[in-house]
Amino acid sequence: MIISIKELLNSENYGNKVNVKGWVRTKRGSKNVAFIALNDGSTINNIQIVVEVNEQNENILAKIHTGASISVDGELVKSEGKGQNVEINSIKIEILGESNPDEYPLQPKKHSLEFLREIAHLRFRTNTFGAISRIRHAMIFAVHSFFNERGFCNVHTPLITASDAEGAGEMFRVTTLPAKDAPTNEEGNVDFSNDFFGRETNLTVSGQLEAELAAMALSKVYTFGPTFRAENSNTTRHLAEFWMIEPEAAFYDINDNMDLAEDMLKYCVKYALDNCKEDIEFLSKRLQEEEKTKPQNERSQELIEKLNFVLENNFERVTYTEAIDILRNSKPNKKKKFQYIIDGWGADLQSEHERYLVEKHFKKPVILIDYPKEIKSFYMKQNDDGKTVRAMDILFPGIGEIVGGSQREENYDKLVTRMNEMGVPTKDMNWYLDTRKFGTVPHSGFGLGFERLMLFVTGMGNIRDVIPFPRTPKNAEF
RNA sequence: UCCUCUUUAGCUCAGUUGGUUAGAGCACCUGACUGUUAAUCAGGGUGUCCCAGGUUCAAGUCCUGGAAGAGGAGCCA
Repeated sequence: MIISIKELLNSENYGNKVNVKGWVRTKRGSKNVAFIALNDGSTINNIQIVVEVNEQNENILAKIHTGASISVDGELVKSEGKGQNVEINSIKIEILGESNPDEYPLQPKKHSLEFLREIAHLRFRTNTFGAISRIRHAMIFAVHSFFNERGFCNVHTPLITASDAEGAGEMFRVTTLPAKDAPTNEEGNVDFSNDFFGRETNLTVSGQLEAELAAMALSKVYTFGPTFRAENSNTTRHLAEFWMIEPEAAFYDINDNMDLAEDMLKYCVKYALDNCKEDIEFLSKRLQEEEKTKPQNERSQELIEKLNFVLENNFERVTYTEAIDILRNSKPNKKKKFQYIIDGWGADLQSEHERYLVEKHFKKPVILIDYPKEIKSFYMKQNDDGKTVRAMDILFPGIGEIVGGSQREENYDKLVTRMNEMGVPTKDMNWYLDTRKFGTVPHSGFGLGFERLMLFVTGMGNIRDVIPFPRTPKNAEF
């Protein structure tokens, strides 16, 4: 039976004979005794292997370097040194895989995140990415657990789609047609009738529309899957391939929707604090060392404090119109410090405005509702004022928009009118419109970018560092 | 896509007004040390100065173009 290092470190069965396997982080030594810090990814902590140097193991020890994999039979003992409670006195040590120190790029020291991105196949082996990977797993689990506890049914929506009506962004085409000399029709356009699906298909930008179909029977559903956007976005908050959580619930109005989103975010944050303590503490320390280089006033809140703060405070719910008033009367607006000055109603809010509301004015997460209909999607429920729709965006400090959602327009005629106004082709969308034709009900939903949640929980600054193999413009390695 | 910055050893970076043979710390190798905690101490320099042109007696340094990376903006989750 293989015992993980996590279990061994929590064990007090001193004197037990154990076998431990893992990867060497560091080896230190003198003439007579060597110390190996061994990690197997089960925890951020290493177990110390103590090796008495003798003629039999001298050669083996010489081949053990950072990155090598070894198997150790030994005795679990109380540590004689400081820094750890438990360690293993090696009896027999076996090299599973050597690691040439001249070629292995990871050293027992800090590397820049940019460098580690270039060696994403090895960065799992660092403390930082080990911690992030374990937290990512915990967050995936927490999401499913949250919805399961509330009676939501997980639905797998398609990744390949022929619908392009979502309007959420540029799409990646899926085709088996040759890239060179693709067949064309009479108008000179690519003829997709001979393509695999007999029509033009793309990777999905959202599972929302299909989730709505399911919600019209199962009441409460959610999707949690990959999403693809071919936008040429080069920021710390965007990926071309990311994972999105999209609940959709029948009979939920915008307030139920906001409650759901806020509960969910808090549930996940609490789950992380309760279950990933050591990893979060490590990331917090790492972050604070990085912050030391910044001037005092630019330093951000300590990670655990920041997470607790979100748990303990209700998100501020503000209408778009109120937000515009606040911004119009704000100091940076009056002193023309904003790059985009707010002078009237109707403009979309820029990042600087969102940041002002969250970080300066309310100093906590903000939910903005009732946006002008012109700047939002066709499927959002229109308010009685004729100007606004029941949209909600949740804004988080340092991240911006983490959730975007709305109550959906359930009235067939209003929806069709709005689609026509916005140039959304209704003829390809009969399957969607049928939900409003047969037994339509008020319903709501939202989209949560999983990696943005990860950014918040880990405190990392770049979205490319919270997903194992980031896909961004000009980068699809590994 | 736009704006700004960056690119020098395996990694992090220094390199002055253009001027000998391009430097430091860490990693690595060798040696010392009976318990170390990213061990310590002594010795050893490993290079397509991102690429292609240009200016110049002379370019890591200046100019033009390109590539890659980062930060910000837009788009959004």
